[in-house]
Amino acid sequence: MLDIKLIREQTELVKYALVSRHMETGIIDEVIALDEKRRALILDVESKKAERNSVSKEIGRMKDKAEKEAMIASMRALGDQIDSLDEELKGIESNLYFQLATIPNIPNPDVPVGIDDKDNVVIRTVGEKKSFDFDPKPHWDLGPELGIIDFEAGVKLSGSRFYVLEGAGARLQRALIFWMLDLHIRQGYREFYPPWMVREEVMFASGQLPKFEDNLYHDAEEDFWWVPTAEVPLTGIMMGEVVDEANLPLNMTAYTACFRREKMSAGRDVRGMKRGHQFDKVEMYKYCLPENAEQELDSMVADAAATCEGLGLIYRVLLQSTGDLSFGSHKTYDIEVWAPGCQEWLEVSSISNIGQFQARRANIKYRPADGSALQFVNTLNGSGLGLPRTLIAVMENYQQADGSIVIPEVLKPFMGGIEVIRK
RNA sequence: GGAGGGAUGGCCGAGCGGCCGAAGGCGCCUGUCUUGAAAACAGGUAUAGGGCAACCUAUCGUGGGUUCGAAUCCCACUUCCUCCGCCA
Repeated sequence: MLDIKLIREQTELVKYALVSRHMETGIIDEVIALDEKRRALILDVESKKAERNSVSKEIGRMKDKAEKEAMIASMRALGDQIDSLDEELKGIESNLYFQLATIPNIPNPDVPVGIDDKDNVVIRTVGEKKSFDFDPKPHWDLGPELGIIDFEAGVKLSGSRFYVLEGAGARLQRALIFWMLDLHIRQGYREFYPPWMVREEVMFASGQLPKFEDNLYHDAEEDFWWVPTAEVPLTGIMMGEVVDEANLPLNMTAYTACFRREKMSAGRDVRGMKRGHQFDKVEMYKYCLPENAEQELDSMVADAAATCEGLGLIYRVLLQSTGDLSFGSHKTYDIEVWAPGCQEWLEVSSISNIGQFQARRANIKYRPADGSALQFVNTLNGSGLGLPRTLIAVMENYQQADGSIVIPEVLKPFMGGIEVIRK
């Protein structure tokens, strides 16, 4: 959520941000008009309240019965006016709030202006694509042949975009989760195990609602929302809190399943396990001072990159263009790993500096060490990494001519002696 | 699922429908004293919104209601605790 004062005082900047995201700017004018109306009403209703308060105090001290009755009557009338003004004000404020909640974050000036993900800029590519003396298979062939992925069973159980991992495949995914969490702990993150279902206000705080309801699963009976990413509970965990500056940055990591309806991506990536309705992810999250956010972003990118490197995967880092930048993001890097079987770069991590956008929605502040006024913290989040795609990359990169898969060195301690997955 | 009891500032904890943004204590900050510290003493110490400002408004778990006026009375909800039942 943007600061209404920013919109008021730097209108052109905010409008330009929307233009760079290919959005209409009319909402900005609407919001400003609402804000003006709101402030005029506040002026009016608050002066009436001040009068009522002071007269009410007098009434308490009055002796003369008749005079008292007259005062009470006139205050009753004033109270009615206040009620109707208050109601009008409330309507305007909730309208204003709702409009503000649908305005996306302002991109960092570094962010390249573009139409979509094709305009993302490759910052660097690390590693050489492995050469194979045979045709590397895609995971949707490899997995079933080895008996470690069962796509039919997924469909039988739950429909399309579901799959079952079994045997060494299930174990390999678990090994990845264990190893990644351990790595992030060594990188200075604190591990969390949050709920996977949250209240509506938590979804709102992280920016998933009200705009992206279509992509979320919701239990109507209990009014729970299933998390589409651990970013949601990790934002919610600090909702309404004030942190001492000395305790920043707060670095968190969490493993959760993620649930997404993928309505907006209908028909995309239907083959294999690139895009399921349920997938596992290890997430990294930071709360930090505004002045450190850029540097924390770089360090989180390095932490995610180290995850790829530890697994021996070829990866590239991209800077998202304004056309691809998510709703709440100020600046986002993607990390993609090369999958030789399906012959594509797979996005395994998206690392974003959200600025104060989420903190404002979630009301998360810090108390500056010098005792000055409370400020909103900045938040950052990044995958470290998304599991199915990392699993795909490992399978496809470590496959051998006979269809077996070698276990990457760092995962061996978690595989119970398995060094190669064979039929 | 049933019964009962709570929710007040950074923390603990008072609070009669008006003099309560809220006693008192702790903590923290500033000052006096001290070579320095501690102690003692004095003062200060919530958040947000509006206003150029003086200042005003709102907030005592959340949302409604009663009233000229609500931390205080009424209703609903959330949440915590205790007990009973059920259960992985």
